[in-house]
Amino acid sequence: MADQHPSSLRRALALLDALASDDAISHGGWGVNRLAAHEGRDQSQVSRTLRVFADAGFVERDADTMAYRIGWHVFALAARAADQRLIAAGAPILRRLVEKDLGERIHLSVLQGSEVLTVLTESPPHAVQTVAWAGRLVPAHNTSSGRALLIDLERAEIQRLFDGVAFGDGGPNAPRDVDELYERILTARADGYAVVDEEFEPGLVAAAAPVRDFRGGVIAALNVSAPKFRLWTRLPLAGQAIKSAADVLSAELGWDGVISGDLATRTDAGRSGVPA
Amino acid sequence: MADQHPSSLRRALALLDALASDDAISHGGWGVNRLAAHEGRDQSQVSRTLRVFADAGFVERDADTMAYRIGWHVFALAARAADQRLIAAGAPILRRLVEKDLGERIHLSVLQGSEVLTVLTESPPHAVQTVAWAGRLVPAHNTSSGRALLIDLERAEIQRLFDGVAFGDGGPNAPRDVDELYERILTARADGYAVVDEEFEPGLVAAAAPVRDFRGGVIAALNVSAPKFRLWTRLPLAGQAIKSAADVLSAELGWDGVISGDLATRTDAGRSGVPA
DNA sequence: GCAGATTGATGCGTCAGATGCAATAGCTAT
DNA sequence: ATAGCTATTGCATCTGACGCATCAATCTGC
Repeated sequence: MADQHPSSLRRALALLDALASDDAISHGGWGVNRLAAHEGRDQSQVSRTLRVFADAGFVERDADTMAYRIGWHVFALAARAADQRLIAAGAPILRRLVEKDLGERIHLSVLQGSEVLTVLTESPPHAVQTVAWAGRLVPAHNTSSGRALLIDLERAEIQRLFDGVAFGDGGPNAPRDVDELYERILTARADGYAVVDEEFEPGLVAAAAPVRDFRGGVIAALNVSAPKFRLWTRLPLAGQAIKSAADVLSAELGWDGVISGDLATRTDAGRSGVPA
Repeated sequence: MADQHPSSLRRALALLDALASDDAISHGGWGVNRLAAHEGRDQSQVSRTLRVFADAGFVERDADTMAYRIGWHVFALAARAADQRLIAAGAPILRRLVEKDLGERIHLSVLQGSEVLTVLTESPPHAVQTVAWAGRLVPAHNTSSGRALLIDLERAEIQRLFDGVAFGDGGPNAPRDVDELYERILTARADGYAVVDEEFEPGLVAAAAPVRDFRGGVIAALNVSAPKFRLWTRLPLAGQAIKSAADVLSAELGWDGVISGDLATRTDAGRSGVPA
């Protein structure tokens, strides 16, 4: 029962999302008309809303094409959005992993609802075309990162988190329901790292381990993913490497190695305000 | 200037700014009341507005303290738009450098493996033979751009990156091995900009400085290169000019000047165990 | 234990302001 | 010149943002 008023604010924020879509970015930004069409709104209102955004620096306008794009203010906020320590401490660890240990693409991600947001990526030098994963959302149920981020949750919490989420798509081995997902989470919990084998995409395997902060809660996940033919045989080894790297990162964030029990249990809070 | 509508959207955005203030961040976020007081608004409306922001992921709420802080969604927007903005914000800066400051050819480049890819070029009007550098790859070890792009890396990382790369070709002063390269990177790190003197090509000198995004990592390099007879004497000055221009560009990408996320007060709240 | 203070959420009447239509104006192509 | 595209703006309508008041839930101090 979350859905409340459309709320003009909500509609305005949707414009920002639209400007950050692949399509908009690859076109060098979108004009008022295109945005209005995309959002199903009237040009006039989009024009006025964007002017407010522009005055505030949240969007900027290309002088030539009149196209709007994300502005400096969003970047300034972003610098203060994330736990900057996570980013700062994570970057060198990613590099070390890709260079010394694994030679495959490494990601650092956080949980966003029932999805996983990639925050930092590091690719091997010889990587061909680097798909920009940073800022992308992928499902949590069929990715190793997601599995690692959910590693502390109990069945009921998983159930609640994935309530209304379709498990359909993904690779051939993706979990079909919450039960299967929870079973695999238990496996990950036992191993200390999560592994997926063609769950997200055919031919793709990956391993991930949770990163904890000083309170012991999981705040991020470190993961490696690569084509099955290249990584499959050494995937357990890669899992161990990812796990130790994640532990190092956790230690840098002040984790003392003890999961303080009661933590990581609250969910909710974001949706319906107050549990009735 | 046109009208100055208060505009509920404007007021809402001000809340985000308030949450991004040093004070709010050092307190691990702000509660509804505090925010309302800070903005001079009614608690009720702040509460409602923040719920919309929270539903959209633009802010997150600490489950324990009920404090709001900027959410990962903002980070995602910035991450997806970063490349676009690098080009958009970079172009005028290149132009300004050529026209007002240096009068020599300016490049903006990114790292691609152990090579440097030029993505943007601006030449002075009097440039005779304009080689189309955009899209070209040059080695990273004997160019100022490369040096700037590698400025954060440690020796071991350099070693690994250049494993199997021949250092042979280039100008007379090119580094012969990783040790020499790292030595010069250290110099660049101390100065804040990199300088090469006939390393890439005989008779060619250049200076470059790193460009960082909102995550603090180096994502590009700004550089100037010219014949030695024309630039050599003012190369340190050019280096400084390049460095300040690069810092301006970094600022437009949200860089707040902190490399090692050592924010004044430890962000106490960290992340909540599980965002809803 | 209770009372007072402080927190955030919500019901409701009011009116600011977001909305949609239509008109305007600038631009490019034909 | 027209046609087709663009974005902005005037204006009447009515949504939804607003502030006040209330209420629940923690925290305080005693």
